[in-house]
Amino acid sequence: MLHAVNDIDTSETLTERQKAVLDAALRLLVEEGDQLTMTAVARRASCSKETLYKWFGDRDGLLTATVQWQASKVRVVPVDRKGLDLASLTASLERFASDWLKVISSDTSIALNRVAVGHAGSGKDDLGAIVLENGRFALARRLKPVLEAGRQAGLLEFSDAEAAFRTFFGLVARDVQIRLLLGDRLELTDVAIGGDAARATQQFLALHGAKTGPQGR
Amino acid sequence: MLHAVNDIDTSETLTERQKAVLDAALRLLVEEGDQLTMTAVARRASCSKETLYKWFGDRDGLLTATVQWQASKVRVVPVDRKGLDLASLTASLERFASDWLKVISSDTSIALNRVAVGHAGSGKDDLGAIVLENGRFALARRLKPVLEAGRQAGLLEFSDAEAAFRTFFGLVARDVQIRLLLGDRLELTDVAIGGDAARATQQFLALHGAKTGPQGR
DNA sequence: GCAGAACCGTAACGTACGGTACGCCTTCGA
DNA sequence: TCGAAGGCGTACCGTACGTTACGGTTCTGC
Repeated sequence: MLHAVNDIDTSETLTERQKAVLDAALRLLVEEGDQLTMTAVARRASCSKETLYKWFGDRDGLLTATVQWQASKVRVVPVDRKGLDLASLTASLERFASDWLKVISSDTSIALNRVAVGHAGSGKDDLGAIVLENGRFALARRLKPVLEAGRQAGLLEFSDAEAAFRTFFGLVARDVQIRLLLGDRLELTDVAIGGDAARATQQFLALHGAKTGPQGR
Repeated sequence: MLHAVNDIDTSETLTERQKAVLDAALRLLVEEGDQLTMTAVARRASCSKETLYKWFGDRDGLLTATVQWQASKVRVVPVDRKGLDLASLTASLERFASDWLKVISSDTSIALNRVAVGHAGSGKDDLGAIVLENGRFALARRLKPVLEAGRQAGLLEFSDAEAAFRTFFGLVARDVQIRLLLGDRLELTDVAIGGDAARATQQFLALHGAKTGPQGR
């Protein structure tokens, strides 16, 4: 029903002014959560409510556009595919883990996920699908080629890339996202994130790393 | 700030009628998400709004009582601590994993987590803390003794029980909860849950199982 | 310069819903 | 039998907010 076309096309067809308005809405969303009002957005963005309605249709349209606008901003650089030895593969995985932890612990991500979760309950729009598509699924799309390359280089062993990804995902995220979404304080400093990324990577390699070296199996 | 006293004391001081009202509210919460109205609850429970306000104070009080009421219902049986060999430890872990997957994929849990996540945004009550306390933290309290017993029996190796628990948690839950909360369909049949529980348990044992057998380290 | 569009600021409208008040019925103890 | 309490149903109030309307101002093409 949902899940259709909301992947990778926004940020075009948006004027600078509209982007500025969406940025204001985004900041407001982070500050106030889902109970932001159209009046507040208009005031913050210094525009009229009439303009908001003309551009975005209604409140849900504004919310959707805001989520898509944020999603379009995090388009990341593709990883360099020169990762052929264990060291660079490890570094890539740690980088992914660290980036992902930074994302899910950011105020913006938490606010966006909160409103998307809330809207998924009374499913009239596809905010949840958008967030999922630009979060978890985008991460899978970017990580899987790395895993496949690692397998072809003889560094990783797995039969199903999707399953391997989900294992990595679980080892990285653990209970962090749900705790943050539920309001648990959980100070994630950069060094803590780095440590977690390294731990998760080592655990993943312990599970799916190829058994090399003299000891055979 | 939160996290104080909302653990393990409800379902006393509630009359049967009040429990019936909370059950009605719970059903409504599952059906309609967070936008349930006091009028709807009153109608569903065949009671007057005045009674709702007398009993629960205000809407947030009703929501809190509903969440606590549901939490009080899932008080589980403690696991038998006879788990001294690898087979019974494995069975216990699989049981935990399977139970947890069943919980987080249930309609009730999804609805409750959704409303708690929504309220954590505009944090005026501690719904998130209650859900967390009766979900993820309750699981940790029940699982850690099993892990410790496994370590003392020489079956597991880890230095930090909390860290070991979080690893297990990540291996079990992976991306399931966030996907469900965001509205992703994700059919979890009983056999799929059983398979996931077994896989997560094997992965956990691969990471933290004691290296026994002839091959030394 | 000027007509028209786009847009800002704000006032106004309609409605949904949280919260309160009140009339009536049932129960129960004296 | 009666009066008080508890509770149901419903009407009512106040307010917040989504949505629309409108007058005034700036921008743009000719």
